[in-house]
Amino acid sequence: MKLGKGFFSRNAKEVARDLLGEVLVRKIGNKILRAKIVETEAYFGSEDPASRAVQNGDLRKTMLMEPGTILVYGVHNNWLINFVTSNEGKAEAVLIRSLEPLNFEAKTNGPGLLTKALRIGKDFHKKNICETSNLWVEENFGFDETKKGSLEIAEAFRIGVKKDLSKKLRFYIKGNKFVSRK
DNA sequence: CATATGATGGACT
DNA sequence: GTCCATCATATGG
Repeated sequence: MKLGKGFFSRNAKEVARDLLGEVLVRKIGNKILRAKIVETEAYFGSEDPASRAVQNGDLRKTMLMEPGTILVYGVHNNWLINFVTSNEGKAEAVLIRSLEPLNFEAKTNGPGLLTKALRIGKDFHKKNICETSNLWVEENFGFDETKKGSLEIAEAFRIGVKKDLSKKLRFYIKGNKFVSRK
């Protein structure tokens, strides 16, 4: 079962944490690639100096769109995939940083690597994860806090950002070997 | 059009 | 840990 918009229409920090353990599914032709989300980061709007929503471009506009909107943005020759969260009009998003491949082999332990492995590019930009037929998040834990409790989740400061907030906005599954670490 | 910047990755010490 | 290739994006002229 796919995760719906209700899942994404919450605070980015909550969504980032709850996305851990869920399964990202990518359909390419007749192949289905499934990968577990093991590392995420939350980004906010004007109050977040690391977020690109502090600038007044297309990225900010996209972050203001409805929950579940896919935001693909390029940096240093890589595509990074985000899901817009919270309600329409509030600039929040969750960056997918790392995946654990479940039925295929590929390097997915980094935000730029996983988009290459899943062949995610700008063509997904501004589409909605709840409505696309070749990319979605499969419910594994969903809103079930009890099941979610079986996961060991670690919090940390975000990676690679120039000016981070003094909050821990990076979440990953403790001990998972596919987590990118530096 | 010109230029600055960076939410990276890989090679190397 | 350091260095750097490389390009999407924002902004200024």
